[in-house]
Amino acid sequence: MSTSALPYRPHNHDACVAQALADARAICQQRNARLTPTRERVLELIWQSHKPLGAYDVLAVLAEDGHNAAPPTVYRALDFLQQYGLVHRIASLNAFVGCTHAGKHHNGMFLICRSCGNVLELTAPDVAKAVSQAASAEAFQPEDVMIEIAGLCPACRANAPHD
Amino acid sequence: MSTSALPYRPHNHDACVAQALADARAICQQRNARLTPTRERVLELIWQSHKPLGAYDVLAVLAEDGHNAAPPTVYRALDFLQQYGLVHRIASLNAFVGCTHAGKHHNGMFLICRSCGNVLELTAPDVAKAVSQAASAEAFQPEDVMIEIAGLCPACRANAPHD
DNA sequence: TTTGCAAATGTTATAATGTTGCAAATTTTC
DNA sequence: GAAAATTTGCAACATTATAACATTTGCAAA
Repeated sequence: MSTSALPYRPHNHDACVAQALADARAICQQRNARLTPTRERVLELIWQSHKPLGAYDVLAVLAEDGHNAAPPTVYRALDFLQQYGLVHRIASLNAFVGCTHAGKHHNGMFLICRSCGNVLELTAPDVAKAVSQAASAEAFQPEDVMIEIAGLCPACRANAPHD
Repeated sequence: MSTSALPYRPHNHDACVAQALADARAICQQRNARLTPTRERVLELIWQSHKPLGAYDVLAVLAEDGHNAAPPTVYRALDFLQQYGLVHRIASLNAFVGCTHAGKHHNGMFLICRSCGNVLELTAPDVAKAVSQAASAEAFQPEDVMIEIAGLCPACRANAPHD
């Protein structure tokens, strides 16, 4: 299996979500973190979407669930999930995606299609290395690396080659 | 002169702002863009700060100027300045910095000190190349590359080495 | 088993950031 | 100088995020 994620290749979405949840449970158990029902539900929603989901999108679905949640509930769940590397925040979209390399406490690189909205998370060692070297050259100590690339995914490029 | 910007090395700040404004005027003239008083003032404020400045920070200073501006005034000016490569938006901070490589329509890489708040803009060809290759490998067509690295700058590292 | 504490959640309000839409003024072009 | 296009003013509103404080829950020590 490749390190790359979902949008481009077809896959069994339910199974993929179930797998992500199972991984999350394992990770939390191992690290003595409580994946409470709300947190798990938020993670599930984010995975089900597969496109970046805003905090208020999550909130809206929780409301449909009958869960009478307020913004802090969602933001707290998201903070927790980020802390344990289960979701990533896409700063350029103010939105969240499920992490496809959960439990590694890494910084991914995101390919964001401006047409279909899908996001692909990559681990690119060459990029990480180049970034780290560039920072070192300035005596800067990196802690959190955000790389977000907006553009066109292969599918959308094929559909609209002349954009 | 190095390609790197301001925070780390001492410099004559007034001269540096004046230079940025002069460059901006030249770039706009050359491209038939109108660097109106409001736009120029916003650019000046952003340069004077040298730390990322939020739209509402700009708005507050304009208010002190006696300029009775509303948010759209500032956002429009910022859009214009971004469009002509005169400022960059730092997505992870919701804030703006003066571009130190104005007029190139490039995507910089930003080193953001979480302690002092200073931002250093770099042009790192190796990083750009690695990113571009990683995207190509996924058949993704990049259009806008955002690289923001939070961490500790050399000065703050020296002051608090054990964070 | 209860008591005590820390973690998690609920609740209300509010702050911070960003946009839409339309009218008025200004600048450019013809 | 009139028409067209760009820029600005302005009011309202939309979206995203946090503060502050009360309450509940899970878990462990007495």
